[in-house]
Amino acid sequence: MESDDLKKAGLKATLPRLRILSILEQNADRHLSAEDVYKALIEAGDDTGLATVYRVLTQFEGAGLVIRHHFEGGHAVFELDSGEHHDHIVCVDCARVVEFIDDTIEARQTQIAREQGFRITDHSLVIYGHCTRADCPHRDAD
Amino acid sequence: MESDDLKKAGLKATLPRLRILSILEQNADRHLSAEDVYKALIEAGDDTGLATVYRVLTQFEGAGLVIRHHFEGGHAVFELDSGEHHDHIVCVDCARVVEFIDDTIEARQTQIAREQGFRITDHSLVIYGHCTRADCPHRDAD
DNA sequence: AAGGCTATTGCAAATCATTCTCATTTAGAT
DNA sequence: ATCTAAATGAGAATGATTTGCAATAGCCTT
Repeated sequence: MESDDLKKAGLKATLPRLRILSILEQNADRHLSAEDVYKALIEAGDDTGLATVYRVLTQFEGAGLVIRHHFEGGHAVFELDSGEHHDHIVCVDCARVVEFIDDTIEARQTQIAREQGFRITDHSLVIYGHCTRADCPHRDAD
Repeated sequence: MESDDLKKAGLKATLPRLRILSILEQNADRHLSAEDVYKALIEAGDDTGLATVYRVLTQFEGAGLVIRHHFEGGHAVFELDSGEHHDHIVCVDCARVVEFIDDTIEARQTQIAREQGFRITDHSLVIYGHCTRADCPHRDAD
């Protein structure tokens, strides 16, 4: 039971929150939109409202449980915050996401920010490309 | 008169397009949202519709004149396409933008994408931080 | 275990950013 | 000056997200 995780984050362990957390855990290998989470809830037989999904995801973000990303496409996606910072490679065809960390890049960023007179608070690096998985519905053309 | 720029890009040199292009040029040091451009037009005394601003910006993007970015915040921002690729440092207080290119980072990205089996098509690196300009309305706390 | 107080939820209406429809206007060719 | 297709303006439509409010469910106290 992960209700302790919620308590620790300062949130009441309500049913919708537990279920949404569970869905995020089951899909740790991808990024879900609020709509995705909502559909997963419906499929699982829960009649949680879409508004609640948005509210809970926003609370989770505030509590540091999830991270919200604004990739291309007009809607935000969420992932559990594993605690370790990482960057992303997103397949433009199947939306699959690969996470990576590169110390060289991290170091250069810090350096560049300093050179430009910025006190860095955050950064976001997303590489877009075509993945090579057999089940990826990519068109062979570019 | 920059109507030639538009013609070259395959677009009719209409008044709204010329004016929007002009606004983008005057604000080359920042990224403007469609709303920002619209407000600038209104202030300049032009009664161009917001829908036209969106249409024109999208056309400019298609013609390679501007680049659309999806930074945090739920709305797209635009900048003139200088031709050379670059990454960004954005001040979270005043929204001023500094552009930079770092060959080390570029090279690592290409390498990482290859290692992960991706054919890279694009990438986006944004560093967020507090700038140190005197006219930046930052709160001293973090 | 029961009661109550407050945070949370569900639903619908509201908002925001962006796109679309369509009647009217305009750039550019004749 | 005229014509025609493309472009524009205003507002309706759309999709994502937020908010208002009454009903409900955690959690604390008894």
